[in-house]
Amino acid sequence: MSTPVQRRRASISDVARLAEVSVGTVSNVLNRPDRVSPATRDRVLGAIEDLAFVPNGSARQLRAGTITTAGAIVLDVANPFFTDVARGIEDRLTQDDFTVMLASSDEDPAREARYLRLFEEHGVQGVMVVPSTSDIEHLLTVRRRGIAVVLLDRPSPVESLSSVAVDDVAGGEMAVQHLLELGHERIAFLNGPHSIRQCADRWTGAVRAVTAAGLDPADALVEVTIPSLNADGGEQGTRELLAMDRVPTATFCINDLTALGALRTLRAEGVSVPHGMAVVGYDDVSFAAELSTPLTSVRQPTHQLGFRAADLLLAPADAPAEQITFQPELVVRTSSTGLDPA
Amino acid sequence: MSTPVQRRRASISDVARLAEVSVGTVSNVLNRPDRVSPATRDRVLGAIEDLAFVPNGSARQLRAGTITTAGAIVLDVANPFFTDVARGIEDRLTQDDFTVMLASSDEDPAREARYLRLFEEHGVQGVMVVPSTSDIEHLLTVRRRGIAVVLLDRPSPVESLSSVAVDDVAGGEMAVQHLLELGHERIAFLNGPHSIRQCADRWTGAVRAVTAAGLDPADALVEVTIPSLNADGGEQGTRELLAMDRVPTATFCINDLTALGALRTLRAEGVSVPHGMAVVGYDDVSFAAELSTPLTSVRQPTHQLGFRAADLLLAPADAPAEQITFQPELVVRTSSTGLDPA
DNA sequence: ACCTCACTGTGAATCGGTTCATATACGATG
DNA sequence: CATCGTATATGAACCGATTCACAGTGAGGT
Repeated sequence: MSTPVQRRRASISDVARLAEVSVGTVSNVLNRPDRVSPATRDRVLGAIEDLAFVPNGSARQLRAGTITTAGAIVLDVANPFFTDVARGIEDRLTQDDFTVMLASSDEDPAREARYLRLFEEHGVQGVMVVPSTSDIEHLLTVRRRGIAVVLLDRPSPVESLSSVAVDDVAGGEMAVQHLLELGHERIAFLNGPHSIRQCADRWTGAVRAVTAAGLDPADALVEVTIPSLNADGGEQGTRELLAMDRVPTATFCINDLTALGALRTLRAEGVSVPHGMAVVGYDDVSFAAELSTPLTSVRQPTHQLGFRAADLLLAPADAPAEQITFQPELVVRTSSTGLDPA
Repeated sequence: MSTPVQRRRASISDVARLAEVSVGTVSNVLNRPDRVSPATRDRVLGAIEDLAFVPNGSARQLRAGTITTAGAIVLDVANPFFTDVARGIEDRLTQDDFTVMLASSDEDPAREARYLRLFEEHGVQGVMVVPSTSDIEHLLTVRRRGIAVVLLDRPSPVESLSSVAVDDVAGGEMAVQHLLELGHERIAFLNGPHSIRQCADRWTGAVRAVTAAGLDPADALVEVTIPSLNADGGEQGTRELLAMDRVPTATFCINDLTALGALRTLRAEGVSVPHGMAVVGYDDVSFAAELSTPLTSVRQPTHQLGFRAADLLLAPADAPAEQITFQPELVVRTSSTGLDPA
């Protein structure tokens, strides 16, 4: 015998009928049990049990107007950086009995818009978004409709929007400065499109470091734009790099996944790291220290990032927007210095 | 000036009033534009624009009864194995214009139940679940209420439930058999609780391999139960292992994250891999090949797993349930053989 | 001039809950 | 014994969309 499937979900009035009470009473049992006499309550609970009744969230929400759910849109759920952030979000929201719907935009503005709309239609309390484009007008529109919006991993350009970010200019600067101090004079930057703010900012930081060292960015920095910010992107970028006339001696990667792809390719091509090519990543993901060549990387407070973002989302609607910026930290390992970190 | 926030979301009747038509007409513009004259349609669209109207999903869904959303509950979103699976799910659902809500249960049945209920209340079309306990009665209950349920990474014990899984007994067996062939006679297994099916099955496979080799499992296999299936769990388990009287010569880890923690700890304690301790992981995550000691691991078709699960979820409600099982594959690297995989 | 039919648009019923003004019963109080 | 307050239960209005039976309009056919 296969499991029988119910014809229709039981509704509150089915429960009321079975328990021989009014629908109002059933609703009271659900939401204010103390106002119902124990005898009636038990009868209603029995009926709920018998019918396997699950309240219809849409109906409840339609009447109540709001739900304890928030949405989060990140660029890529397969990137440990974003899942760590998501983890921070979840940890904070759980404290207030909120739940999170997680989605990834794949750096595609259309997908981002689609999820944003889905969340809005379902009446989420707020959304946390890592924007996939520099244009945030659509987010302001959502904000104006009364939905909390927190920019993730990207400072807000306007005061009215809350944001939680890490200083990416500083991060880019410290990474490149580190490579310059090691004597590199021609540094590649495997970067994503500048429409993604993090990419633009880290580039700015890189240029600043080079300029501060008295070098000409046009000569000392080689930007390679990769199609996707993951290991495959890193592989493609690295191949492009190795085919150049004047191959750089160091590579700064927009994130550790990209660096992973770079390391993989360099090894396949027989280029030693860091002597043939120094590599610096970004994010300091959990496995960065355990790679064949432990990876120098820029660490960001991922969990904090998500946690604080959720904090801001839960703030009262009339609280002023807040822009939080964390500072990154360079973690030096073998992939740049050649020294065993030990 | 801060961004003004609207008092109340515009509703379809606000639009109707402004456009001087009935609510039915507005609804038609939204859902069957061809039945409305161009002039009226434009007037309505103008009003929608002016009011920044976004239809209320709850109301729509309440009336329509169903939505194009599915839920997925995995053990841990921070584990690349599950995010790769999630990726497969998303890729399939996107084809049918479905969206996914992703949540992680943290191996906690209470959290799993909470998300399950949340999804159900919101009327998802179906859910894909990696169960955090061997008891799946609650999932059958959900199924009986007419919601599609697909077991993820775990074969269904009953015919009426669809499932997509990998043969974990075979996976456990091939991993341990590999270690036995290398001459190890005392093998540790850093495992999670047997209430998680994958853990129980891989254990069964391990025992089978040992028995087939003519050894006594009670002596040749040392099971260490770790508190969480991640790097921290691997670290704790490894420390426990190293403190034993007869320290095993090889360790089989329940997943690559755990193996990562094991490798980290072994290095910190000065134990060489594989000569002091051979290590085999499970999942073959993206970075397994790039670790300081490239990790021997059992590969699973992650993306396929998610993709097919989503496939089954989208199957017509009256289609028979289906149980799909994939075969795992051992990927041998340095962490067990000591040989450079080249 | 009359009948059909396609095309548009209307407005009320409906989905399943929550909420609140109102009704009833009953013990306590003066 | 009349009055009051408390505890409990009721049922109708409402949230915002979809849907459908029905009505009005005008072109085309006879």
